[in-house]
Amino acid sequence: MTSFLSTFVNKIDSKGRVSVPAPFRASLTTESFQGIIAYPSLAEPAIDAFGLSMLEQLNRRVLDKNLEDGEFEKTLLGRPDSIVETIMALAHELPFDGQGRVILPTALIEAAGLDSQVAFVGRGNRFQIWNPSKFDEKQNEAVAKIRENLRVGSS
Amino acid sequence: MTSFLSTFVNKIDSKGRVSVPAPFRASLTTESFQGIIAYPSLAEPAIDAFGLSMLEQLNRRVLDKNLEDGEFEKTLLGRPDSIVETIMALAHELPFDGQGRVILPTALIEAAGLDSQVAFVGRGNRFQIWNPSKFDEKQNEAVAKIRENLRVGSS
DNA sequence: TGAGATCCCATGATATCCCATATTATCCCA
DNA sequence: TGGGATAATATGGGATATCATGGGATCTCA
Repeated sequence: MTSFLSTFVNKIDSKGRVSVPAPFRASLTTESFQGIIAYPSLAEPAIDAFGLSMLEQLNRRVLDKNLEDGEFEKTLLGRPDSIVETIMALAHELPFDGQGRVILPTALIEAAGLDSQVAFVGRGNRFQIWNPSKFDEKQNEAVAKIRENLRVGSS
Repeated sequence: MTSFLSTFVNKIDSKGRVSVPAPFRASLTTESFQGIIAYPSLAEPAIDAFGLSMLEQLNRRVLDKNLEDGEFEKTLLGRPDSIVETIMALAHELPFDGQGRVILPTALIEAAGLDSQVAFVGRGNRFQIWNPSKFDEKQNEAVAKIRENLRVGSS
């Protein structure tokens, strides 16, 4: 089971390259495609990413579901608003170079509001790429919310 | 069933290394990853920790639930405020060295207010890492509270 | 031919490995 | 049961490998 853990902050160099953290790369060594699939998050100012096999798994699910429902027409016709199909169009295949770096396309850099530093954020099945300061805010809010729930729940 | 018992106090050396108590390591020998998963407690000034299998269990639960619900879109979109995802970002994979030590990242040291000495506290399914003096306070309070409740309840 | 991408090598910082040692706990036999 | 022998554990420090990063050279494709 691939699993992305922890948060790592790396630099984007003058050529637009950024090292994918070694532990994340280690989770992807068994992938047939040596690199990452990345697309702008539809929920947050961040980039969502994972290995190719996760993408294939999701695609297979869509196909299976359509076939189960006897609606295999959908496989050909699609639904314009389908989340999976929308994301397929937004996604980029980013290969590792010899040192385990990727080049982030400008579309992704803009979507996440990235600067010279980027935070790689483990989310278990996938990971995200954030502007570090934006992520700090987000994380602080999330932690505060969880703490609030803990206090209410335990009283 | 892995089980963590008792409290042990060890030193952090000049390289930031600290020995995980042998009895705790013994509870983790069956783990595929030889080390611990650690993240700042969301409820207390301490570090929460356990073996990788516990984390994978959490992770699998999230993915399975999304897929069962036919909501594999959630795997793509994420749920930003989910507790599990927040913990994934905060968690660190800390491998044992040849002597059964781990290196505590500065983020965890600060979160728990650690000094030169740390207390490993068994909590059954997981364990915690505390500043020994803070843990003493906490423990005294907890014991006092339980005794108080017992007196009230029995009168 | 020119811009961007890829490959290759270099480097400093950090983490990892390996060996050594003191202290404590355990064993074993008288 | 006592006490010396033995093993396990926590700790320390030098050597080595890995990682993130930088930059020159080569390649590719329009």
